[in-house]
Amino acid sequence: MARKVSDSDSVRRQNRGLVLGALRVEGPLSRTALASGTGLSHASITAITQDLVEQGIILDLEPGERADARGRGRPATLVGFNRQAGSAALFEIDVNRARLSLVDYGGILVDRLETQLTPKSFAETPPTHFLAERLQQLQQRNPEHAKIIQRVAISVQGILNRDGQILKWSPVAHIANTPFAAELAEQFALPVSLHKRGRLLAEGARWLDPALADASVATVFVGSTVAMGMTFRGQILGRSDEGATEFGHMNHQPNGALCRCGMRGCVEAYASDYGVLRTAYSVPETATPAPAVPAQEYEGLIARAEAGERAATHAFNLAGRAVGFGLSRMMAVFDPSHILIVGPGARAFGLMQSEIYAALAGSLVCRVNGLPQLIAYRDEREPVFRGLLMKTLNEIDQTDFATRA
Amino acid sequence: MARKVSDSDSVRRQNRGLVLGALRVEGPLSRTALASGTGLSHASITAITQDLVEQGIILDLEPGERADARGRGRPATLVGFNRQAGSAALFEIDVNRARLSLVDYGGILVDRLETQLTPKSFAETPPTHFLAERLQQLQQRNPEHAKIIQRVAISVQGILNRDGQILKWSPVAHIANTPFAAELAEQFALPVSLHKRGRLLAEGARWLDPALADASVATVFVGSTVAMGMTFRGQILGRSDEGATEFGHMNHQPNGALCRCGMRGCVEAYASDYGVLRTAYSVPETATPAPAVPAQEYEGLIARAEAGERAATHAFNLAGRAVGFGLSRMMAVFDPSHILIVGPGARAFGLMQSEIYAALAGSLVCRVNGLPQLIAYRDEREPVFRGLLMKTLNEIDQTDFATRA
DNA sequence: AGCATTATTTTCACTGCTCGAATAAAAATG
DNA sequence: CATTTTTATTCGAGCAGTGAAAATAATGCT
Repeated sequence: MARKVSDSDSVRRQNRGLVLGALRVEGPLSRTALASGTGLSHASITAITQDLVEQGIILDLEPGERADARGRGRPATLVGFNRQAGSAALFEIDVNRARLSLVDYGGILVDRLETQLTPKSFAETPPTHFLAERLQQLQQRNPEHAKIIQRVAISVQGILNRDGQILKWSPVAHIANTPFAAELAEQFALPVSLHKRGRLLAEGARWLDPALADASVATVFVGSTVAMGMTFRGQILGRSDEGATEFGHMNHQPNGALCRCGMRGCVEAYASDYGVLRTAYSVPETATPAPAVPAQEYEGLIARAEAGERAATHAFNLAGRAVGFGLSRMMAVFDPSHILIVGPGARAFGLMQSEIYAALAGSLVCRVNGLPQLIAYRDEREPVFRGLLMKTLNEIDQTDFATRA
Repeated sequence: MARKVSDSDSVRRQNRGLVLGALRVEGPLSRTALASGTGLSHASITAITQDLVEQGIILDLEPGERADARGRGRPATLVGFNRQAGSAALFEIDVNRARLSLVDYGGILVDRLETQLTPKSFAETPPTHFLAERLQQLQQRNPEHAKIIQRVAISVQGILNRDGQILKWSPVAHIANTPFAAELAEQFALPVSLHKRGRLLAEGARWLDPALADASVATVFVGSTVAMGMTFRGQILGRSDEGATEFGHMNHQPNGALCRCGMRGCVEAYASDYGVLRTAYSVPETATPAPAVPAQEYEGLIARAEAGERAATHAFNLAGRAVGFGLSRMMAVFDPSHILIVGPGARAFGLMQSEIYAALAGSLVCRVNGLPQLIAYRDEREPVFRGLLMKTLNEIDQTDFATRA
């Protein structure tokens, strides 16, 4: 029930947040547009933007910088983010690569560092070291930005502990149970936050497709893992960590196929790339999963299935069945209006779709509410980055800059 | 994204809500206690309570009415709800009975009407008629309260449509797809809201056990149906309808036992009273479920299982397995710190528990985060009523009375 | 009985916020 | 060059909340 007292300070914070939020969503706007967009009066917009400009958070765009669709009347002066107001360091840690991006407050990519990872990477270099080293390198290459970094945000895969600061389990080797977030935070004296990849996907999808901005969406990643994030009427569920799920490790078949996580019968064990491959090649379900599947091998299998080869189509059928029942079960708890399938598996959507629909059709929620809209969407990298970016900038907006002092 | 502009009005609303909320949770309080409880200054509390007293929403308790733990200093004057400030009509509609309660703004039960239901009840009398008739009767018996009824709230089972105004499916016969909420609202010119029983259970549990007030809790009802409601760190998920789930109709076994809902393999088909009975008597899984199971028959089966009879223990094992896998799957999407088992099935918890724990142990989330705390709790009637009561009064507090004008 | 002590409330002066209306500013139009 | 149109700022009013001081109402001590 932790509702807080409201006073004139919180009023200003709220309304400043509204203004920054509008700019974040719409891009540069005139003060009039801000007034109608936020619902605030012109007088308030004047006061608030004046404050924000004085504090160097936003600035008036020069007439040259705006697309001139002029007509009668005094021309509008657009305000936009001051790109030098701050910046953020964004890590994306995957099973086989790590990426660090430096972005400015306007959301523009300033610099980027990319590293291949192997299962031994974090055994040889402890995660904290690894990340600190790269962050330092980036800071040295961009000394002027280094001073204004306000946040470090890290996209990870796996299960976080309750306070969201430690990975308790992860498919990335040797990274779980190390307090790298806290250590980085101390070393650089910056707030460091961890975000589940699945959740960022959901956030990113929202930003990439405006039609999804206010809908309840489940975004399912199918590839080397299976993961899911959810948004609820445009809001990411829960404040911090919720909205991320362990969909990939939801049980599909009691005592079923062996999963990378060590459990049996997870959705992932059937629907991820290694699961599909294992089925296609009639490797026993209990065989240890391949550590990594080359992209072309997975692509090849898709091609064979599309050509009608039995073993391959069967493997994708099983995968679709696992995803379908997983979704059907998820929908007993939370039913979104849209389901997005992203990642390499989205290519194979055609091969899985009949089994997915069949499983969904067998659930009461779907029979009553109708099937949700299923959309396959390529390329999951950009949504993750974009989700991480927008989530972090929005956090800066609302936490650091909406507060006046 | 529908964040609203904040102004001095919303500040007052928020803080009035805080005051009313504190009184709702703690009971009558002194102004000093209100100040420390809400975090508002004494000056503001004085202003706000003065307003509320003038509007007849709260009143000063006479010195006699308070437990005197006196010491030095000016004695505190407690303020409490003015019971005449409003009232609410609460319907609980179950498969075999309907109950209508009239409560005053202080949460005190004023009058109650109870009716047995049969599968034909709503075929003979349309739901709107049925409810309107009883509400009228109650109004006639309590003319002075009738004038101040502010809300009608109805506890139902089944699936609601998106705007939460119509049951799209329900185990209660002939009630689905009738717009009784809207019709009642029009006929009595009052707001009428529908609430899923499972969700009210979760809300009620929160009020009944203060330890659960701020925890994330899943409340599972096991009895003639299987249902679940959730709270998230004390907040019911989502604003309106979410937080209620179709847990009972989550698929457990593809193409499995026939459920009352017409689907196959739902958790309910194994774990509800009829499911257990069907298994115990070796009736084929595909046999049509019994329409109702007498309480003593279910109790008898529990006794036989506790005595060690094979068929009976086997039936409860299957039930536990269905509940366990259901929970394990739910936890991939949402993982609560506590799980409450309530309803008649809570009696049989001992018989199901080993299978439940076994299923949970096989899930990644539980292996990593540890098993959630499972608590069996008798008597589900009071939590539902209490949940409906508190939910509705809280709604009146925050919607009708927090707004000043 | 009378006065100091203590705890609870109220009063008051002050600051900050939003708002509507009026005013100023900057361009196009005829 | 005056008029029209659109954008932005200024100003006074109204309402919140706050801290400090004052008022209130009981107990305890001499």
